[in-house]
Amino acid sequence: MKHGFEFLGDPSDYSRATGRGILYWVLKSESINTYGMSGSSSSKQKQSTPEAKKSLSRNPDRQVGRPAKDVRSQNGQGAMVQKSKIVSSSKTAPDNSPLSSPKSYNSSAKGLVVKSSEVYLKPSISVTDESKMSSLSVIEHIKDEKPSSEANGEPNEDCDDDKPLSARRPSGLSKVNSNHGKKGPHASTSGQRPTIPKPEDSDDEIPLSSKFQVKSNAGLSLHRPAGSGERTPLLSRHDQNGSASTERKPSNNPKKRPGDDIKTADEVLMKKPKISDTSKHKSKEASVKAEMKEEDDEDLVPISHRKKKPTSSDKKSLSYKNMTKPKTSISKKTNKKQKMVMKNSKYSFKVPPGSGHGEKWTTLVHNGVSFPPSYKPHGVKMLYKGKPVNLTPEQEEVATMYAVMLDKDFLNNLQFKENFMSDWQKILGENHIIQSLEHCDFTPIYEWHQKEKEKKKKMTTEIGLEGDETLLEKKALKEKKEQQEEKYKWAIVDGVKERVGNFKVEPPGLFQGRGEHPRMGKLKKRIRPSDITINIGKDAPIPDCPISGESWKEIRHDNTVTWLAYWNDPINPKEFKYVFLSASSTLKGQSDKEKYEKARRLKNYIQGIRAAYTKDCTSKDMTKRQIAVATYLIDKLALRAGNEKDDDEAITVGCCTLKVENVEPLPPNILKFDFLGKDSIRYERELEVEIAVFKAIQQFRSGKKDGDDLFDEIDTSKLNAHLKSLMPGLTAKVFRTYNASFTLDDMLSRETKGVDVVENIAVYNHANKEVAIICNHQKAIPKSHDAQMLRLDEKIEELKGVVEELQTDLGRAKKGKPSLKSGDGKTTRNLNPDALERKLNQTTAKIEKMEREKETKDDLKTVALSTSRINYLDPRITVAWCKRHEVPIEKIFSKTLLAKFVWAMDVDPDFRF
DNA sequence: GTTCTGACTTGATTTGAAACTG
DNA sequence: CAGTTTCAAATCAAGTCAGAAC
Repeated sequence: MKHGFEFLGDPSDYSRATGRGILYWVLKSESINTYGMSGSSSSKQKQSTPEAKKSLSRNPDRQVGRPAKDVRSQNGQGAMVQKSKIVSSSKTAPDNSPLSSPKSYNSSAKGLVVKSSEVYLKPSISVTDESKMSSLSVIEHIKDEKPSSEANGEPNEDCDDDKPLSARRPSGLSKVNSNHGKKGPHASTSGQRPTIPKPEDSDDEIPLSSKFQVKSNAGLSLHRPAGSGERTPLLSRHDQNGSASTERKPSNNPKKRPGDDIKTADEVLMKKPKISDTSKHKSKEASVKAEMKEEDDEDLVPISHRKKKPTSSDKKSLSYKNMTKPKTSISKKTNKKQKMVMKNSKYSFKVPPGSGHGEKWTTLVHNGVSFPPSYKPHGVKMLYKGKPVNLTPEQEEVATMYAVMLDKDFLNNLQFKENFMSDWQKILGENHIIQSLEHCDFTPIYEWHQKEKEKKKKMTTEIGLEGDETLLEKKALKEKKEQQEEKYKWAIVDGVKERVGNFKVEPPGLFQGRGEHPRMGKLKKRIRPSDITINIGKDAPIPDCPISGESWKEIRHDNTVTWLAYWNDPINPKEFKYVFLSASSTLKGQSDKEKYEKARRLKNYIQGIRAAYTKDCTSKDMTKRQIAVATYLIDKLALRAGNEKDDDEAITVGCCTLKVENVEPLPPNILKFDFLGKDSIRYERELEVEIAVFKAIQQFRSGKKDGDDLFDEIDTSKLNAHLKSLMPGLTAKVFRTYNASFTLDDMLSRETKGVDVVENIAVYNHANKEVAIICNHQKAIPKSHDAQMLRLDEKIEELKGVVEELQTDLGRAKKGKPSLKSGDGKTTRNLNPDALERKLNQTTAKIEKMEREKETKDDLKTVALSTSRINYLDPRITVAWCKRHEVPIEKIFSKTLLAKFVWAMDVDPDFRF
């Protein structure tokens, strides 16, 4: 039996043709084993509600939870292929650490084996191009063995497990995808599409990604829900003015931390400041007091240094141990070779943030938060029943929030209007003239707002034209604002100056929410100092309250958490809004690194885990069976865990909260998924799964209604508790990180052939795209997408015309005749044949380049690469690959990402995930 | 065992400015 | 070089998950 996927449809073709893309791939797996499933499901249902929930899933149209966005289409692609392999034999030793032996890694991956029944993988990759999809079927069965390596933690590369999910994906994955299209109604589609030939081989080997992959263009299409095409715009988050500036003056200007400034890639790459040893880390600046003064800024240890992760021992010492005052020396770079360090060091895992225990810092100094400017009444009167109405500044402020959104269509949403009116009336008072939104005419305010916008725009453009004075004034204004904010941008953590992430308090506005949120339209009231709790070092000066006459709600000195301040969410008082350090901070960097290390550790266990859940899919114990199937879906489809949600949130689901109506079994072994996931992003795919899984799903559905929970016996805490029994620290989300990073590493290693940087970058982006598809990271189609495509077409046509002309001229030139069109002024005049030929080649190459560009653009119109790059792909994979192939790292990482990933810059070029 | 709280990560969209183009 | 286009950064919503409280 082999497994393969079959592509049911070519998304790309389809999508191009229709505009929406959908794909269907199916995996075919031949060998699936069937287990018998037993039983029926029982069910307990969770409380869910029936109806409401139901709806979501069902209609595609509805999908949309989002208000309006469009649908994204795409998606799809998905082909997943993979294969699974099984390894039989394999189990093999785990051994090697990836670091050390990359090679082995590769090789191993491919190998497969077969266990008798199980299967194999095959190495062959056939993926051809990108598109290839892979198919996989997979089953990997895993050996029964237990993970051997676990203990060590070293990854074993050999196993299939190593393979990226995609690759592995057993059977599962085949995907199909669909969607593409835009949102709505159209989009969907379920139908099948013609089959596409699958690539020859399926790639079984391919990583998950491959599974999902889309074909070239085909990507998946994702749709967005919303039926309509439009998305609703978010509400305005704030007023325009709003940006925050504080009125205060800046007090100190700290210098930036080294890290913050971004270095050039070269610098980053090259200089490795090696971490030296741990000690270095420790060294923090002594200056504890940290004055925020500038002084040191730089001094503060270079970021890079800091970031490095201490070895385990270091960490310990560091963190938990010395809480004493930091002393720091600034060691400038120590140079040791970091490499060495990295290599040798095992990663230690420190207490993960959030874990509750563990101190996160010893000294913490910061200046609090920056508040948005107070509201400045404009005096423009709205109309009520055609007559101007006088409003107090408070009332006018809220009216303006609404008026500004007049051009957004979610003002057509009943829920939004009801919520808005209800909150506004509280401010208007009971006997106010305004009693109904229907009679309100906000147009005057809207128009005033538009004019203000214009004015602002003009001003900025006029700057250049105006005299120096104006220019200076504006610049000065901008600088002043920046200066005012400057003090809030930095914190000194254990003597090191670190950037603060969101130091601005969120301005008041109307809550929009994503999808069909029950609270949309509610007023997000202005946050005042008395709402805010500050967390700061015991010895640090308490920040002045920026608003005179007011004071902070509370001051805490809790070093077991990383937040600098928080306030209760005005929309849902049970929740909080936190101010944290920025992603480039040492604290966040460490935690990020730990996240990836945990995912890497999963490599050593994955084989055993897969074997276990494969086996448990036929368990007689319903709970066990549900956990097994859920784990399968999380592993193979990269689904999120799926926590329970409150009634006052948009209805979305994850794995554990899938409803019966969200998963439709299509015999013999295809599962059609259709649900709204996080952010009300629709997940719509058809995937071939192992027979045992298919049967289990059928059982879980039996006797239930559409809105009932598919997995009625489990929830995320039970699932995670089980996962933890398989590997320390393992939770559902680790699978996403693992599969994403594994896929990237695998695809890069297999597909990088180019010599030239441009080609290599294309390979990287392709791998990145596959990951995005696996994770279902979508984006709205850019408004100007069609126009962009059109423009490209025009340019291509124009160039084609040029080519024809050149060919004609060339023919004539060879015969010694003059060019035909010289009169036209275009191009070529009478050039000699060689020159013409050269020009012809150049133009042809240009056309090809534009066509590729167009294809890529269309292909990525609904796929968001950034999310995975920021959150799921181990930056060390990217950095190491860049080093190996001489691709400048800044071609892949933006300035901010370079800062965020400083800790990964000195990775050894041989690093493998 | 379940629910609640709290803290932190993940995510799409919006904003704003740099880069590009005619 | 002005208008546009593109891309990164900012924004803030929405998840995950641990641990405390029932």
